[in-house]
Amino acid sequence: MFVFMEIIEVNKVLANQTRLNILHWLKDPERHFPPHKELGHFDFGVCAQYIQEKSGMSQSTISHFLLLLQQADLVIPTRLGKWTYYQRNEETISNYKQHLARL
Amino acid sequence: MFVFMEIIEVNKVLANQTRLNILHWLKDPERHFPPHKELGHFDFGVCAQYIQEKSGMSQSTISHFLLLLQQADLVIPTRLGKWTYYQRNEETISNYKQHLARL
DNA sequence: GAAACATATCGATAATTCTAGATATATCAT
DNA sequence: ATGATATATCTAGAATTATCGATATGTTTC
Repeated sequence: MFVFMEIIEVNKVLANQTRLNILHWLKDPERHFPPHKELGHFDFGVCAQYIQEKSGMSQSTISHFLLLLQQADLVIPTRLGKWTYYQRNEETISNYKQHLARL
Repeated sequence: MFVFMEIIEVNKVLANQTRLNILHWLKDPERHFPPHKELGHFDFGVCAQYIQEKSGMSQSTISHFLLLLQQADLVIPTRLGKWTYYQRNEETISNYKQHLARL
């Protein structure tokens, strides 16, 4: 029954269109974002700015959304210089799916 | 991307502890509820009263929750006399899981 | 048809979530 | 140090959700 609490927490986070989109976009950065000028790769995911621009929402909102995703352990942030890159946490996502599968 | 809207709709409904519990309880009525005195079976699911009593929440709240579950197509209501029985809609639930699996 | 019962709907308040603008912080370049 | 840039945090109002009590509706029984 503890597992349920995790499901609820994730469901709350993923009950929002933009946050669900973000998680989806991060699955295939090459497809959804321009290349990182400095890094040249997406090994740490995508920088917050690109996510914000693609979403069309305000910077503060996206920063907040990324925090929510992070608190639910759905994404892993990596700070490099002034940029913060976000990548999916496949382990949590996979656990979530497995738990839901038993519903 | 339309599929996402369905996921969001279901996630909203299942971001609530009680509603998630209800769906879980309905998976195995024998385990979670006393037998129906009149019917003697759970072929149509479980009557709203039993669900309400088990949940510990008010009658109006549970009636409302059951409506939300119904609107998301997660349960199927059957009215028999003064009772309304609710059973899981396994098709929708299965679809939901499959869609999420692609996330 | 009146009483009893199960469920549904209405109305209202409290709590939470959504979202943005303003501001703060951290980092880089000059 | 200063200015520019990326991100984070604070504050706040609007919108939505959670939940209940009261009332209405539908059904059965007498």
